[in-house]
Amino acid sequence: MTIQELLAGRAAEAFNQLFGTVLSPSDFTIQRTVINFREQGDFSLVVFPLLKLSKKSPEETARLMGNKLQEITDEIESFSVIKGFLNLRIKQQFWVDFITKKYTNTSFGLKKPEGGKPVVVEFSSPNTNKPLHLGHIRNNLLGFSVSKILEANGQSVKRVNLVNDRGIHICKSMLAWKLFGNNVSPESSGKKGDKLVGDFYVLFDKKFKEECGSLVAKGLSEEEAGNRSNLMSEARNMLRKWEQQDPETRALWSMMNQWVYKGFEETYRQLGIVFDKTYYESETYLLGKKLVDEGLKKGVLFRKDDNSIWIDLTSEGLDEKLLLRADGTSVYMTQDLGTAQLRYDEFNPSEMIYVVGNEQNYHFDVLKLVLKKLDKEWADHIFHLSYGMVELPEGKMKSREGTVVDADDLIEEMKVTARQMTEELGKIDDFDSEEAVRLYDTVGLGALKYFILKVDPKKNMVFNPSESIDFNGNTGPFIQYTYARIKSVLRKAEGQDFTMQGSVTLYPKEISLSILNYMFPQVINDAATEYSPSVIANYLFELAKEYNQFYHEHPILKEENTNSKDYRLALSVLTASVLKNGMKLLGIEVPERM
RNA sequence: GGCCCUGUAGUUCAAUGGAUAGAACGGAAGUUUCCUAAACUUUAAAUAUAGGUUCGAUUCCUAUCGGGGCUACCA
Repeated sequence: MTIQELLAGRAAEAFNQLFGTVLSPSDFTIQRTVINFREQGDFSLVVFPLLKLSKKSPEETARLMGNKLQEITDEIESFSVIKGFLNLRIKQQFWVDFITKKYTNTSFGLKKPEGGKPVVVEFSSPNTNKPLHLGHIRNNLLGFSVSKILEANGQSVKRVNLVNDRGIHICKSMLAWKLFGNNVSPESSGKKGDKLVGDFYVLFDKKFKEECGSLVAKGLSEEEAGNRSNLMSEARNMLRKWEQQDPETRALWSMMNQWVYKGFEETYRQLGIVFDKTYYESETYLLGKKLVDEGLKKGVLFRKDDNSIWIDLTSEGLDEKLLLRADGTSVYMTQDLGTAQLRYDEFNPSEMIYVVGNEQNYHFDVLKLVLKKLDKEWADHIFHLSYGMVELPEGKMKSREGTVVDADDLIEEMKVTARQMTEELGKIDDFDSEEAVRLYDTVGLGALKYFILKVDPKKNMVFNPSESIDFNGNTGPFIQYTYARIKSVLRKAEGQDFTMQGSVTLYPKEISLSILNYMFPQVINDAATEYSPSVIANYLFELAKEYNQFYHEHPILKEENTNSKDYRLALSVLTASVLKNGMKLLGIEVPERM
């Protein structure tokens, strides 16, 4: 239980005794006293919402509550009333006891998964025709971090990936390889598999444009040129062959996809991401037709004259939506319906989270509505974790202009920057080379991950590589650095066998640092309900900053009073533990020294 | 056109309907060398506009104006 929950419970009790009305603790807003009134108290109860029931003025209500609380509890030192705010000062002994109890617990704030119904988190979902880029990085980091946060709340989680490995776009790169590839492979070219395939996709586009250009020069319109293009019709032909299970086409498809997977695997490894299960659209794209039949029988769907099947969502403010083409083949929506059902049957989840970019908001609105109309009660437990685009300081990434930032290149660049900065300062001259490389990885990736995760997912954001790796400011390296520094302090204090003593006189600063005691579990909780790692990221920064201030005012190793030194060391242990656990929830490592 | 998201210091980000809108980077001034990439203190600087609901609005509602996205028998 957090201190806030405890106080809310006490407040409910006090209110009941005073006014004879039974309210639940959640009816009481207990907040951290705002900084300017910290002299008045540690926590504040907002009494405005209670006035209708108390039938007294704000001041009077607050005063009565304050008296009653002090009477019936033993946590409160004193209180003051300012307008409708009842400021409560918590007894110092309470803090000390609280910290004493917690500081040896290194998994502070985290729970073990309890089993029960899992939450399925789908993320990443790449196409096999091009390598991962900066946008995918945001997706992967969000999905992975959200899954970690849910686990820290005791939730069991299934991480799933749905690979888009079929379709006309895949055929384009296959065709380009067949026509212009000269049997090149990742081994023979030394290129990463996903890059190689991506290059052929680009090559197809280039050749296709050339062909169209020459057709237009002969007097065709652009649309006609597109339709008359040999390349495009060959690609379509290839897709048909693929669907007819043509062995040669399938073999080529399979070979090139394997190249890509090997490349993806490497990128995932770099990012520290793993999945419990990977689905392939080639295996799931025919699903969903059963659901369409079901819908037809129920009269939820209708058939047009050309035999295509639709759902009418105009009464919900959306459009009519196609679910099956006239020739009976399915579309994206159809297979997503099927995949959702498959996943539901397979995991019996309490919730299904889809980490997908916000350009698909409409798609997911429709998906949920259709499922609801099919009487799938679990449609309400589908959550689209929608996130915004990542832009660069120079502007938007555009594949046409070649400004797409490749994931691997970016990761490499971050590591190189970390190395350069470290070498310039000569901070780790005593590290062996293996240790040093590990540090560069940790810092480079930490910078990247933190910078992306600290932003509210639904907002578009600007990623600035050089700013992200700054060792000052709201950055990953700053937090890593703070952690390493605490560890260094603790190493030097080792052998002194410190313990917490109740007699310590606390300084206001130290009390404010100790907010971590009630806030960390709360923060994880909030982050889980909002599916937002940014909550945790920003909290960790606040904590690290506060520790630095604290350290500046109370240089621990120079402290001569044993009691207060012990207290501060214990606080350092606790802070380090929260920083480490918190960063873990973001998928970020912290170095023991740097 | 319709639908969805979004608009906060110069910039990048915060703020369950609560007190005087917080930080960081950058700018200006100063203190210090404490363990580690310096730190600390002070300072200037923002809620797009107009209404509404409320004891109280950055937050909720309406309109207007900006930015982004969706509006495929592509996935």
